[in-house]
Amino acid sequence: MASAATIANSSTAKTHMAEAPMTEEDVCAHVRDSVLERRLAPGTKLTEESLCSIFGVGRTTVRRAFLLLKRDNIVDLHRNRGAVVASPTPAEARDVFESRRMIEHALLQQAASTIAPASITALEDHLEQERTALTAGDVGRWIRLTGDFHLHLARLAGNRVMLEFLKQLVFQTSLIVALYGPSNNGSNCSGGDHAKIVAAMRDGDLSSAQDILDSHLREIEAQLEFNKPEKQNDLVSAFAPMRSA
Amino acid sequence: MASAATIANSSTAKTHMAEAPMTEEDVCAHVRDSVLERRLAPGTKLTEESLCSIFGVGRTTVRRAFLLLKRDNIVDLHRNRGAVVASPTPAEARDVFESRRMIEHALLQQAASTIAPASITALEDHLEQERTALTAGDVGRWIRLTGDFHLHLARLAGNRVMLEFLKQLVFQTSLIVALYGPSNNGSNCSGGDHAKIVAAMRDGDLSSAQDILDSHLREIEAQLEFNKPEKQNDLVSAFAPMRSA
DNA sequence: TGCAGGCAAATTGTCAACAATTTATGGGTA
DNA sequence: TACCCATAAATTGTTGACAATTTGCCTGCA
Repeated sequence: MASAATIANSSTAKTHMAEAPMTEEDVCAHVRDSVLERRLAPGTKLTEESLCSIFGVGRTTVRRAFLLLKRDNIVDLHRNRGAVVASPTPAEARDVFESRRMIEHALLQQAASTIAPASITALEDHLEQERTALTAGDVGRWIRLTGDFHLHLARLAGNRVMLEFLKQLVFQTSLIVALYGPSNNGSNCSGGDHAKIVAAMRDGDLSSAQDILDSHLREIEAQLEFNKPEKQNDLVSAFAPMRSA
Repeated sequence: MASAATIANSSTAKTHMAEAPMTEEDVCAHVRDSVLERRLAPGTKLTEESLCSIFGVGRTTVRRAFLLLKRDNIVDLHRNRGAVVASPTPAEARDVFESRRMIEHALLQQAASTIAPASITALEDHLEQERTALTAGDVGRWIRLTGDFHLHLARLAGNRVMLEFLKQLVFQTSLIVALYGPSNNGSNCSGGDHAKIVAAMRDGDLSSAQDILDSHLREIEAQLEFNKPEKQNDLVSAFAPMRSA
């Protein structure tokens, strides 16, 4: 145990740098990112000691992070039993996808009313990045980008509150797909749908964009199989390839 | 200081009862309720010592509660400066109301698809409770009920995730109205609108219900005045008339 | 072998003392 | 009076030790 491979400040080995200590938000961000890129599987036990040594922070910080992650349904906390990466139930999965359809439908409408040509260009750039990551075989990055696409759409609506809500749902979706997603392939957010949505938005065809987004989400949900075994991950390797917040 | 008037277990003075200690969720619930009923004004400083003695818990618990309340935008935390009841900016207020329109619009549609006669009856019961509280002059209870009405509607949609989101927005709304609401009267959620919504739902007229709900929220938002002084509350009295969670 | 009981190790929960920072107070001077 | 600076008080942040609980392991017995 206690592999002192701290991720924090891994580059500034022992210089005179200020060594800004990680906060609970930083730990949360790392865990969230690991969940998003499927390096942390649902059901994985997260001990305080592990995260302390991995991130080089005290128990207090890890403890606070757990509290916040629980609030976001990313971990489950059981008294005297510690933290476990959450395993959404099929019922919760249904609610998450239904919520995403409602929220993204509404956000698309809002975005369409004030969209600028530059925003369309930015979306097309994002599509290009998705393709690049996919052809390069960087699965983790590709998974992250497909999630970010939906957040990009949401940002166009200019509503911070809704954006935060959708963020939570994207993380939940990652857990759900990790649990119940099709194991044969890794493609659940097919790039084609994303491109079609951007095209519809560029043409000013809101209802088409909404329809495509809706069926896009329904399709992913339909591919879920609610009878699969769980996995377990190694913590250190799961957190290792992390970029700074 | 340190008025040892603990709210927790106020009835079981010193009996042999188990004296279940309050958890951070309990403290959160109390603060949220106080915000909801306008006994805690935005800008009020919440010191750890105060809440410790009021609720009879240790600093650890209060600290955890602060963290969760910050996550919900109910308090602001500044390092070394403690917790303050949040004061949403006009921009945030705009986002909150826009979010409520989006979310409640979608939830109403969802609810309409599977609504049962019994649910309508329950809604009408709620309307009656609102009227009773209003005529009885129990303003705190009435304010809470007007908020609960919207949550009742949301519950009909059967989506826990969206219900939680709306809960957060209702609390935010309470802060916003406390800050910028019309000071001349106390009526911002006029009972008439609520009754009209229920009537439309009973008649199976979804779009009417949606329209009324939409304009209902727009009306409240339009009444906001974004140039008012803040208030400050006494903590003990603010938390005193609390019912158990 | 299979299982119940109990001991030991590991993990989590709690608390109090101490450190760091901010806020309040009280002269002293222009 | 108004302002500034130094000191004191109050509040928040952190750490470590200790308590409570769970978990794994090992023995003993049927």
